[in-house]
Amino acid sequence: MKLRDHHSIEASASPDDHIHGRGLRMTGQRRAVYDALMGKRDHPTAVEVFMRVKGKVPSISLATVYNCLETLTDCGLVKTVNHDRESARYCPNLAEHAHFFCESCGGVTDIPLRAKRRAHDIWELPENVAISHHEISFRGLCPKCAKAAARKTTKSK
Amino acid sequence: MKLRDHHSIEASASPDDHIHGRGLRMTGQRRAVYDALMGKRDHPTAVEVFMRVKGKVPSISLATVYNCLETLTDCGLVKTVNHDRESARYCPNLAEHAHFFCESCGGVTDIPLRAKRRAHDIWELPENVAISHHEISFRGLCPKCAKAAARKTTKSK
DNA sequence: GTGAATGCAAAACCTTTGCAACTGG
DNA sequence: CCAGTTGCAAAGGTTTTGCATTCAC
Repeated sequence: MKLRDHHSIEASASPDDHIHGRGLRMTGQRRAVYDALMGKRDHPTAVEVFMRVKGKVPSISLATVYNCLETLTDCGLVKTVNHDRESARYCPNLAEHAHFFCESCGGVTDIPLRAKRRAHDIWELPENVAISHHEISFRGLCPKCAKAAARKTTKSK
Repeated sequence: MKLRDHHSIEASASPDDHIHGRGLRMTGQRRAVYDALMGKRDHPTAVEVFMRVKGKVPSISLATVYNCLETLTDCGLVKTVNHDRESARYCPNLAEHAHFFCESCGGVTDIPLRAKRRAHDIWELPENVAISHHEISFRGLCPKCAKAAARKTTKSK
C-alpha cells in the first residue's frame, strides 16, 4: 500500500510554480482564494472563503471560488475536508470498521480494525474530548480496479 | 477518551425490542427498511433503499425512508456512512492529520498523527489497493464544550 | 492571439420540513 | 384513543453546469 503524495511541497516552490507546473494559469482569483486560506489557518467552507475574498476581488463569483478551491486541491496546495457530497450510505455492520470507496467501480468495502488497536493509538487526540462518532474513509482503487488500471498502463507504454 | 457504545446489540434482542425500548413503534415501513438493509449486507443510499422497499410497501415515500433510516441509526441498529452533509471545508495544513468536529460549538480542530504511525498499522487494508485519499473524522465535544456540558450535568443532579 | 478561466443564472442533487391523514399499542 | 408516523409536495442548502465574456501567457 502506498499513499499518493499530496504533501511534498518544498518551501521554495511558490503557489505560482505549482499552478504553472500543471500547465495552469495563476489568476487573481486563484491567488486571492489561496491567500484567504493561508491567512487564517482554519477550515472555512466555500461560502466563507467567498465572503473573505469578496473584499479583495469584489467581482468574484461563488462558482469561481468552488473552481479555484478544486484547482488548488488538485495541485496539492490545499486539502478538502468533507468532500463526501455523495449520498449518505447505510451500513448494517455494527462492528467498528472503516470504509473503502473505489473511485472506479463505486464499490464500498468494510475495512476491519486490526485486533487490539484503537484509534487513539495513532492519533494525538486531546485527553478531555468526548467522542461520539468517528468515521474513517479511504478512497482509491479496489484490488480489481487497480489490477485493471495497471494492465492498461502497461499496454500503453 | 471513551467511544460511546453503539454496537452492544445482543443476539437475543430483536429489532422490535430495540425500537420499543426507545418508546417508539415498529411500523411496517421501519421493518421493511430494516429488512432491506439486512438482506444484502452492502451500503445502499437512501434512494437505493427506497427502491428496494417500494416492492414490499409500494406506498412508501422517500421522506419516510430517510425518517426510518434516521430512527434505526438512533436506535443503534444501523450505521450511517457519509453523514457529512455539511459543506465541504478547506484546509491549508498539508501534513497528514485527522479532524475533530465539535458538535456543540462547530469548531474544527486538526488532530496530528502520532510519530511513526501509519493508517494501515491499525486497519486491515488489502495489500493490493491503491489509496489516493483518506479522511478521518471524529465528532463529539471539544475540551471546552465537554467541560461546559459536565458542569451543567453536575448542577442539574 | 488563443485557449483557459471567469461570472452569471439556472439546474441538479440530496435531504429536511410542514401539515393533514392515518395507525400501532 | 391519540401521540407517533406516514405521505406528499414544497422548500432548503450546497455544488455543478452552460455559455458568453474576459484574461493570462
